[in-house]
Amino acid sequence: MVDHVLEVLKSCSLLSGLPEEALREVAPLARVRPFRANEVLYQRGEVQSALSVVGAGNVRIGSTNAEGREIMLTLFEPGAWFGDTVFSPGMPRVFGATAHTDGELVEVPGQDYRALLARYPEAYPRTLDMLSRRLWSAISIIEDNALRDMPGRVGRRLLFLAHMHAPQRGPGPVTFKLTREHIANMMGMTRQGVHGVLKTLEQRGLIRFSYGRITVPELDALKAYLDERTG
Amino acid sequence: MVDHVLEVLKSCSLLSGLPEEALREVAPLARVRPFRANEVLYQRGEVQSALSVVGAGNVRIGSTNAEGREIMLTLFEPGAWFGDTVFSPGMPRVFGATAHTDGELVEVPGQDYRALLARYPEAYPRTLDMLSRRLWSAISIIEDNALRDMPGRVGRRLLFLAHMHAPQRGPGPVTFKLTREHIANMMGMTRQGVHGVLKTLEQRGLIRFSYGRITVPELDALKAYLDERTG
DNA sequence: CTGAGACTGTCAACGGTTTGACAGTTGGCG
DNA sequence: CGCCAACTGTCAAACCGTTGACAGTCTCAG
Repeated sequence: MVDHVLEVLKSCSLLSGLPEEALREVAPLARVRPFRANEVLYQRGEVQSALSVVGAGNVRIGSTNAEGREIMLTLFEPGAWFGDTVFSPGMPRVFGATAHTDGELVEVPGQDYRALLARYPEAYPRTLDMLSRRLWSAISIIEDNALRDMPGRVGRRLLFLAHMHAPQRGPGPVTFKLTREHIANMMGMTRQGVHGVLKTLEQRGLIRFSYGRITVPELDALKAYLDERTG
Repeated sequence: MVDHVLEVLKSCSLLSGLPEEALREVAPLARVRPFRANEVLYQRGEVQSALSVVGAGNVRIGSTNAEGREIMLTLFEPGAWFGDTVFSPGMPRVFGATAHTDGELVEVPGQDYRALLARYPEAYPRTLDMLSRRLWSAISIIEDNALRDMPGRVGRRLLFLAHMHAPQRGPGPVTFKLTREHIANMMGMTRQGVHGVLKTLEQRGLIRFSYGRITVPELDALKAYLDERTG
């Protein structure tokens, strides 16, 4: 069991600055939490602080407003980490997490993780780097929203997701599970609007899609198209 | 001179986790850089890594796409820090910085700052907290863009700016310099669109505006209005 | 293998924003 | 004190995405 936890922790880029012995120290403190598709994992506003690492399956990060309209920020793959309150203990969660497929989460209590970092300060630079890059991703999304039209925005987001899902660097098609409605929620558009955009992208051979699935046949082709329209 | 630099560094929330002796160590390594309104401070793509602290005046953070359309992310006040590459050395700058008014910048070379942190590891948690909060701000903007309509978005951003400019906690009007066009660039809208939104907000007494200036008479009133329309 | 639920394609009407254009206003600089 | 450049107010037309509605398709659990 602890071995399994250790494997998951090792796969997480946030923790890769820590030596293996350090991970062995926290592994026993972590909790494994299996989940089923569409199960609510965390709700916005909760105050407990924990570092969550996706061990298997996909997790949607997002929130819902009072009118029931939902926004999805991103979709996490195994190895991804989240928990916006790990570094700011005491703050309520800004976003909720929902299971997108069946899978499992490994949770390290926030204070244990912070204590571990304090014991292995050489891991801090890597941690700052990871956080900084995540900030950069968020800002890129803001930029896209302001500068690009809808096909551009949708294309960029699909490219981003495809990169995450790509098993390896290198060419070849990438497929992932995502409904039109989820894409719409991710972009702040409607299902119908998304449909139109996907249709044009498909006509150019940049993507293919079927029931609940999207395929990007060639990441570079999509990237080239996006770079071309708006330098 | 060094004393002046020290004062600026002390005013920066990112550095407040460091003891004063630490700041005294870096102060001599920092560079003071005065600037005039609309001067370009950094361009997107530059690779040098530095931590910049605003010593006086305002700085616009943003970028421009090939078509010349600009996006402004935020406006920084004295005491604010930026430099997206400090924590990820070697990465090119994702955003440019432009002087919004006359003022001055204090620049600490990235490697000196990182070396300092390594010497005072007790400052790391605070640093992570600051970065984490900035990530949270960015994500809030993404959320607003997806969930709120245009008056909601503009209102939220004005509220955010007003908070930054507010001299103290507590009531009272807050005024800051910002043209319709800058707001438009910040929201990805047009000057004309912004105009309409501001007019409605003004009719409700939530803001006042004149040539190149916006005033929020009462932050709480604006906040209440925004909370009411979309929980 | 079959039925129910989830997902999808499509359409017309509607509405809000942008586009483009122009005149009016303000503030700073010489 | 007066001019110029920057900023602003406003309008109509065009455009694009949403709204709302409904029938068709797919998938998976039983």
